[in-house]
Amino acid sequence: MAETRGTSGPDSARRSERSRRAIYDAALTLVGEVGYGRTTIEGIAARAGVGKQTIYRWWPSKGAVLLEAFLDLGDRAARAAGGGEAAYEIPDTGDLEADLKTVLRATVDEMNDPVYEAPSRALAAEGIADAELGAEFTRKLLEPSLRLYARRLGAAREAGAVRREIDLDVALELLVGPLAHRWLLRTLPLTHEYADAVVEYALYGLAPRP
Amino acid sequence: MAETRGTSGPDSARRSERSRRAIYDAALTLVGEVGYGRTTIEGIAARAGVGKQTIYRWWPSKGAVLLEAFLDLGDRAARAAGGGEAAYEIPDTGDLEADLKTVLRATVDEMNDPVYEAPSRALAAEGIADAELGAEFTRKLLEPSLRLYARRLGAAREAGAVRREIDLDVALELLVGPLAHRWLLRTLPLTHEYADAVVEYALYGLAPRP
Amino acid sequence: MAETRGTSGPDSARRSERSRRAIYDAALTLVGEVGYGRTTIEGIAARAGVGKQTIYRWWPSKGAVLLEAFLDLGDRAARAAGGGEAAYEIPDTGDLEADLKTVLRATVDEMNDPVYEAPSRALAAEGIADAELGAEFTRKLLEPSLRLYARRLGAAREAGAVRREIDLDVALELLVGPLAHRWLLRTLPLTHEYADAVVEYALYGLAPRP
Amino acid sequence: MAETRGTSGPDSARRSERSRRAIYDAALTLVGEVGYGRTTIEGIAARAGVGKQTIYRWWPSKGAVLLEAFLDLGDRAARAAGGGEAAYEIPDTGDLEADLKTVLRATVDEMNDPVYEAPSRALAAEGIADAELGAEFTRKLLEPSLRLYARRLGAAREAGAVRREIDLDVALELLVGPLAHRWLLRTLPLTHEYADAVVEYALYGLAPRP
DNA sequence: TCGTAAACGAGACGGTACGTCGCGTCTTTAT
DNA sequence: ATAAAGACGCGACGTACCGTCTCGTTTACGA
Repeated sequence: MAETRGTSGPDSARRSERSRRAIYDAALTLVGEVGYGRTTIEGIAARAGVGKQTIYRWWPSKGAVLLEAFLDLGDRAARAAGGGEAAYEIPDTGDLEADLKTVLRATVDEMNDPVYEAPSRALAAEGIADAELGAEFTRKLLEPSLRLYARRLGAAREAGAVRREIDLDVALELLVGPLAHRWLLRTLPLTHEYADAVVEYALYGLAPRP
Repeated sequence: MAETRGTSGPDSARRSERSRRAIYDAALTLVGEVGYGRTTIEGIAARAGVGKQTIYRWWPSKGAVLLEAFLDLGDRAARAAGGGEAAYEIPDTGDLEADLKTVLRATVDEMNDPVYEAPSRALAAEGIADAELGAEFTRKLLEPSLRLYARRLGAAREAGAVRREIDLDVALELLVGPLAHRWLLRTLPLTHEYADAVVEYALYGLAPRP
Repeated sequence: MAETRGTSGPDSARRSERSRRAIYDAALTLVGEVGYGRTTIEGIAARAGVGKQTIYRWWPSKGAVLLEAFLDLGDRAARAAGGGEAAYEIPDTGDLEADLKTVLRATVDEMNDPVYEAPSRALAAEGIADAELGAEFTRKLLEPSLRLYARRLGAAREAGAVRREIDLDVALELLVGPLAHRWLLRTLPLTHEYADAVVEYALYGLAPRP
Repeated sequence: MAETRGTSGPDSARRSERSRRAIYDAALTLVGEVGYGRTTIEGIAARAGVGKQTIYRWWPSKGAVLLEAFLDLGDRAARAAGGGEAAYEIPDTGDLEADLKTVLRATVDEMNDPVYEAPSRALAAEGIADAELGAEFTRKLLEPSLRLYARRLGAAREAGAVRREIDLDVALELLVGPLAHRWLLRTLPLTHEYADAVVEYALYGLAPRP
């Protein structure tokens, strides 16, 4: 009992799992093949062998479908990799600079991976224009990652590698902001060297003054 | 030298200046009124009192129209303000930190100005998704501004306020990257305090080691 | 037997009868109001309160729409008039000349009726230029009428009022050809007297030689 | 003096003959190649190497261009054939039936000639729909031919081969109406046998009663 | 012989309609 | 009740031509 009755939304208990999967697959495939702009809901439905209404019943927009498909993709990848639970965590070897370089280099690789590039650029673009979707994008995809940085930097602050008065939210953006800038705006190539330089410059700015 | 001969495009010498202006105005107005997504080429044409073909003849896409309209807006503003020439320059009072705070605070204000927000977010989003347009966006709008930072930082490096080995392209992204990040992804409010903090943290990272 | 299977055209079982009717009405009204040339598919759709695609889904051209609308008009008129079935038949009073004069005079009246004139001229013109449409026009509108003449002339031949060796297809065109000629090419006024003269001259040519 | 001054139309004395010819040629060629419906004024102008305005200056419509082009074609053909003047005349060997069969068989051949078919069908269709153009079509192309029939039939009436009271305008339509009918409406093949039958049936109807 | 006014080629322009695509809704039929 | 299928009203797309309107450039005439 005790469902949110009265809202008269569709009954998610009776939802077809096979359709959901087919829609995720079709959406990601199409975005990869023809790009986000030329991906259509009709196209996704046709490719998934699904009625249009089945998409409209469960998602409010094309962007929302893709966002969920993308999240699902990440989940599956994590489940496959992590075996189970802990999924992602920034390593803590005690050497903050080395740890951040490792992570940011991995981030650079992911950003340059053509498989992820098309859908994530599309989602970012859509999120920039559409505040609603952008909030969901940020909440579900971005913030979990950013919190990992905050945690690692917090640990470093405890350990004395970062000044006490540093605002961690600003600090982490000092690290990821430059990378995002280069990726989104394609100003210059996004390389490991760039990631290293960002870490070095930024960390020195955050370190305790002698 | 040679004109782009043989491409046999339309004859820009015979182009109607009045139509161009009307299209810029209509485009900006509509984006302001109904947003970029609901702005259509048909709508721009109608509002401008212009045939659709006159738009398609001179621009390849809605985004391109808006980009030019936006550039033109900037030009006109600059011409009105600067009286003539020098236009934009980052001040150099000798105090790098103060100068950068001034500029980044102004940038924050501009990013928060609802008049500029709609079209520039739309352009950024479009440029992220469409590499072609993105390149033009970067080249015409972004790079000129970024070069000003590079120049100011170069002067600071000469003056000994920045380490010799610092890569200026990385340094400037350490400053603007975090701002762009917050603006584009709406993670947290974009305030003067944030700009100040970014400048402080970053500059300390760039300063000569004692 | 077999339906046209595999062609995967639209499913006519799900066709909206109300749209069909509205389109017929709009088409006929518009042709009456502004003429065939200035009647557009867009106009028909707007007037009928229907999407353009609903027209393009079911008809290949403006002419085809009007032809069906016209046929439907005839059907409805026939159904209203005839009460049911027998509809049109050339009378057979035994006096061939009188019977033909009656029918041809009625035809003249119809041709001169401004209500029918606009659409039927338009259809004739379209059919002359477009062989495909012309065939349909002929098959659905013209031939049924012409067969009535053939039947009546056949009866007359049995009765000895027409020579045995006369080719009925030629004979009937001797009657209707001149009327059509005058109507289509507007050489001279199309009157009852003209119809009578045609019948007299032609019948004398077909009658048994003394 | 005494020009039609004040009408301020273009000065036909300064008209470019080479353009006129090029336009005729282009028009006829295009109608032959793509049909009348897909022939456009822009297309004619481009093909003729002529500005659009040069067409609009001298003709009111596409149909008018084609009509003149067609008349000119006839004129040139006649001039080439007739050597000079008399051009067309229905022969008068004293045998009306034979003479008419000769002429109508030639007419049948012309109607079946694919070179003439496209433009003349187009003109006929246009003339049927557009009364203005139709009148010009009839006056310039049709009536001259029909008058030849009237003359020949008049001679026959003088010679006693046609009844005195016969109306020649009706009589000639008894001959050409059936042919036009078959040609325009494509009811049945248009053959020499058909022409012969029409002549026989019709003439018997016109002949003096024994 | 030369100026000058026209006709001319070229094609940009404001429009209208085209035929197509995709949207989001709705209806029908079959699980 | 959900789902596949797809017709529907609608709005915008990008294109094709329309007929009008400049633009220089011939070109033929009349001074």
